Amino acid sequence: MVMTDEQVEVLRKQISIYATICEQLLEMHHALTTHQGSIAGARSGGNLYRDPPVIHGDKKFTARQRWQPTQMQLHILESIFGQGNGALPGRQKIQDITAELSQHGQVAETNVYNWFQNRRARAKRNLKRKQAASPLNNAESEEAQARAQLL
Amino acid sequence: MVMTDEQVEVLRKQISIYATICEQLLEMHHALTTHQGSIAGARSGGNLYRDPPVIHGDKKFTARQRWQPTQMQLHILESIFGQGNGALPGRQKIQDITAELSQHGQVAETNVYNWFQNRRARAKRNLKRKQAASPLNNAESEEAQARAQLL
DNA sequence: CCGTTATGAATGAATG
DNA sequence: CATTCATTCATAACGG
Repeated sequence: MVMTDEQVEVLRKQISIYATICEQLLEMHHALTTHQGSIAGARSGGNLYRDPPVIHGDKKFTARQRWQPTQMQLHILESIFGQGNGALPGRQKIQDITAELSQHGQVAETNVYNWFQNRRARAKRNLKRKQAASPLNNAESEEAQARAQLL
Repeated sequence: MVMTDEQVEVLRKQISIYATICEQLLEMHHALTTHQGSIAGARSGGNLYRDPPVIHGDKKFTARQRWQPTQMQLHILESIFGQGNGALPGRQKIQDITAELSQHGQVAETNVYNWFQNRRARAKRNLKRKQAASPLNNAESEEAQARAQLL
């Protein structure tokens, strides 16, 4: 059997659409079954937390805000990160840092937590990036692949 | 470009998985008409572009290595989690659940086990998700606060 | 405007 | 269980 790239692409798109349709059906279903708090119509058909799939008739709900560290906060964060030499702050430490950052703008512990997580991960990845594109292919996966899932 | 039989097989699987999901949706509908099954409020934190078709132009057709629960599976898991009131299922229970989930896509016991572990841990830690006790900055837009119950 | 980049957030899996 | 890591998604910022 032979397929051209275009054909494969079409298939791929069809599958994507299929996925979208299924999800929307699911959400519609939820909306119908969770009939109870129907007053909350403000939610207007489902979950707002992510992009309305393909059929976005209204972009009003796409607006999602997210924490934006101020310069000052960032400075403090970087400073702490540097001092700790990229160390992982514990629960208590997180609270302290959050408290300090609060003096320079709104911030939640979650934000701080996430920030350190990402900061760390990216510092590491950047380092790897400098190691050039190692030819490791997918051979590095050892037995972790043993239970690899197809989907 | 030529697709190997293996590649075609993967594609076929994907399609069949979505077909299954649709079937399940139908079943759910049917079940709901006789069962006043209370499906726990889904959280749908999942990502939209679920497993963007496993297609990879090359021979490097390695599917993703990380399990990605389908909407249906997630739905079931959340439901069970809710019913058990957050309790961790035992070995036997895990197997049962895995079996059920298998009808909606590939899944291993390990996945289920991990899922419950994580779900529980994160429900507990729950770094202020419930309520925007501390609404993030911006005093201007109120409706933008719609992101309240994202989990 | 539109594509790219940087990064907050979510989450499966691994480790102690 | 508690923590940590790794990967991925979504999007604010930015350059053209």
